[in-house]
Amino acid sequence: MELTKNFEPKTVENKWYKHWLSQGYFSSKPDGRPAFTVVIPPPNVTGVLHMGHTLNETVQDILVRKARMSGFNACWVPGSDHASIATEAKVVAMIKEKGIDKNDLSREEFLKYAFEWKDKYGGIIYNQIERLGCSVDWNRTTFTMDDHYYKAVIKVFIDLYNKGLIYRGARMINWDPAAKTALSDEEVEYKELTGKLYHLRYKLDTAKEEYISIATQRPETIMGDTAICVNPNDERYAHLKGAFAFVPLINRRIPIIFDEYVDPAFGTGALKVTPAHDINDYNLGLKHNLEVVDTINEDGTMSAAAQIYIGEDRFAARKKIIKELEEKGFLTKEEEYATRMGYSQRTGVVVEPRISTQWFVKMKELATPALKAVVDGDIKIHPGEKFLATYKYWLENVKDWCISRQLWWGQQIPAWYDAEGRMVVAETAIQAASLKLQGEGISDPSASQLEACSLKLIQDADVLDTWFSSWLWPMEVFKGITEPGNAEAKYYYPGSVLVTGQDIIFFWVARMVMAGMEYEKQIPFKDVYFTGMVRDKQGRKMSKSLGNSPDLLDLIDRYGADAVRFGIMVSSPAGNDLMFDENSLEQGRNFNNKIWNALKLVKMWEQRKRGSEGEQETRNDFALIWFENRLNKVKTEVDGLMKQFRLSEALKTIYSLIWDDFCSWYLEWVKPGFEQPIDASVYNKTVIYFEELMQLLHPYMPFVTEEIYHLLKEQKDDLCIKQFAEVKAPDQKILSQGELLKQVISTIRDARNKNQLKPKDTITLFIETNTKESYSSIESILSKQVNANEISFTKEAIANTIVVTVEKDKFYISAEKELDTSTLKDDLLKDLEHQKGFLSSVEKKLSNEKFVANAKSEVLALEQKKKADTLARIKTIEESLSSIS
RNA sequence: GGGCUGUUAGCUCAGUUGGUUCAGAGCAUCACGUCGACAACGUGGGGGUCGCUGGUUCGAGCCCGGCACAGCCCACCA
Repeated sequence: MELTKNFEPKTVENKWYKHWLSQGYFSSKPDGRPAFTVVIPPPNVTGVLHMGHTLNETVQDILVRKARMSGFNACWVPGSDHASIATEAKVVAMIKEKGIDKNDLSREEFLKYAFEWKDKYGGIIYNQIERLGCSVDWNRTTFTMDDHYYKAVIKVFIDLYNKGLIYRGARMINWDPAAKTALSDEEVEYKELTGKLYHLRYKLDTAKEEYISIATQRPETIMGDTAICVNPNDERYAHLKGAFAFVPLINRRIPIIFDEYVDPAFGTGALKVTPAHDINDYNLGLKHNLEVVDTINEDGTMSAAAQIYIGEDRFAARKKIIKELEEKGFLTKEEEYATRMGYSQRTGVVVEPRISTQWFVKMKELATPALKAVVDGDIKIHPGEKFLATYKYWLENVKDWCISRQLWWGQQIPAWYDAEGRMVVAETAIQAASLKLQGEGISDPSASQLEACSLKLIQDADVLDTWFSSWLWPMEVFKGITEPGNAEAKYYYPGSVLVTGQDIIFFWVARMVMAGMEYEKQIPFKDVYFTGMVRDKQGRKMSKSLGNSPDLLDLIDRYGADAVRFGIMVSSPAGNDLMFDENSLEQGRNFNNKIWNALKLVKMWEQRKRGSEGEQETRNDFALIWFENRLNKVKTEVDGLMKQFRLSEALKTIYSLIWDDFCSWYLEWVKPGFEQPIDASVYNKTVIYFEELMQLLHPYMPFVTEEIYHLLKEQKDDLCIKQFAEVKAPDQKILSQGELLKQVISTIRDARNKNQLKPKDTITLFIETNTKESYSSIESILSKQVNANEISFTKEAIANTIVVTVEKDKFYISAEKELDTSTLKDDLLKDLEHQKGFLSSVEKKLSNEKFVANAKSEVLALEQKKKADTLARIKTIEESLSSIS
């Protein structure tokens, strides 16, 4: 069969993915093997995978494939998240384009659109996961709004409510005026910026024309002022006890109050108190029993209570109010001010602190076991300690979690209200009615009574925060909540490793631990691997708005999935941000081709096999033995690195093994001459090594490796599930001999290069050595690699040759060409100087009494050996120099 | 304001308990090369005072203190 010039990923990828699926390699059922469970961080159902996902999924696939090939029953559960706010926003925008206003739709009608939308676009991410080669168990695909999942969320809500861990109440929360819903604290992102501080003077209600000045960033909220607060120790305002002032523009009369909270040194030392629109003011208001005047509507416009600029947007109103205040002489000063503002994570608008009745989870009690699990080391966070402190701090200072959202897309809160506003929490209206009747003393109501009662109940309109469903993910994907203790949940839970972005450590990771500890009394996963943020070349975060996030499918089309996986992994040290550069994808593509070309070379030999399996020729023995040992050494290294989640380094190690050791050295060493035959034993070993290399690389680059595995020879199995064999310990002596051989070859090549010897020019090589026997096994390789037509051994210098030294041995290169020995001499002199410097540093150490007294014996012995070796080497170099001149 | 992390070659990063001259890898760069796998390549080379500064030690890229710069997280000072 004719092999193409370069590796062509497209057809290969599709072919193998289909094959793996048809063989059921990715689908997992509990059995006698240990489970290796990974649950995918479910991406937004209507989103697309960005580079951050690509990194995440690749890492997971590498771990899962490696486990699958190492005796584990690997189970990787895919799925998606309904992402309530994000998705609802998209659906609202979509129907708006059709000319439909969400407000004109019933809840049911809206949800119909939402599900249609989900069915239409929900497949995109699954397709991307597939194209990337992810070995997920598609039979287990879970969506956070699946029926069982929905039930699980409701069940947990009711349970926590009954345990007193969920409550409903009016609190100051973060309000998103664009989405018109409450947000949790975690959904607010703060940005530093330069704002303006306005100094306003309020007229005092005293006999004289007197004013008190305050400073504010938000003049549009003055209509909600219900007090002015000063520090009781501030002498400037001591005379104002019991005094009142008038709010500018609307002339509301408000009291001057006194509280230590106010910093006399800041601004004017007087603070306007607006309990409805600032968390601090709210707390002050509670303490001093102040009136709350809410001047902003849920959509961010001024309310009727504001009295002026009613219906205008808060920011437009601000401008106008500033102008009016200025015209009327209330604005006394304007200054620049460094501040930070909260933005909604989803809609990007400035968040409005707002008092509102919402549902909350009490976090303190849930946080304690979750904290312990990590502090005790039951859950290990990678990399290292970097995120441990963050995790700890958050849990130690955790605040209650606002879980209600004023949306329709999500799990509707199972609370039911009667006409009087009395509330019952239950899964269905009937159950709610039953509870309500029980409360009224009717313990055994008739069906019709229940029915009648239930019809009068109205369910809470709000849905739950998306993360209130996501935190059950590791359990409910195996129905661990809806069918507690079922066989699958027992087998697969807790998961092995969670791979996710560090940005959702609070949103998701910490809460999953809480839920796991609460409902399984067990951690949800043993290891957490945090990937870094993917940035562009300039170090900017990849985002849609910047348009700097490449399209994954486009990248796969252009470079191939393996190359994309390679590119993102090779530049991705654990936990560090990675600068995404297509350059590294190119490197991946080149790597594919390199392997492909090695395959072509080996296939060329297939027809030229000579002899039978048992027959051996001494010529290439060393290459075979050396590579086998080299392979064993790297396998051990890679295993160690992967256990520590140092995946990038493991990949680099494999890369170098294949490119350098296998292609550049080994294949050259065993390569037969032009149109010469190759020993069958050498050929067969080479194929085996190649297979093992492909196996080692397979978790990282599944497609190209599987393809080559099958092209190498007829196979009975697939690489995808081929189990790793036990690794043998490498022979250190063989390895060092290999290193020596490489060094000799490089040194001689360098000398050839410097003397302008063309590759075609043959040389005669004379070796002066005390260990002639060590060359017997590598002589033929050496002569081939340096293009020597003859190698002989000598006991003295050979005149008119190029001389180089490696360790204690000297090599005389004789060529037909006229030689220029000056550069060679320079090199030797440089080396000599270098060796002498080294010698003096070693001698200095050895003559230092304290070193001799304190250093460990092996260190001392090493230094002595160094000294002896260096002396010998200096002698060799000096002799070489004298033979030149 | 509190906390965390980083600073090593032009770029992106390794550097395991301090001990070979330990200063590394990949990419980029330069020279030479189209020889029957591979120019998406081969062979070879050049390139860094390990942010600065004190200290501990026989010995520091690595340990400790201080400083500078960068990034991230957290925090109710208008």
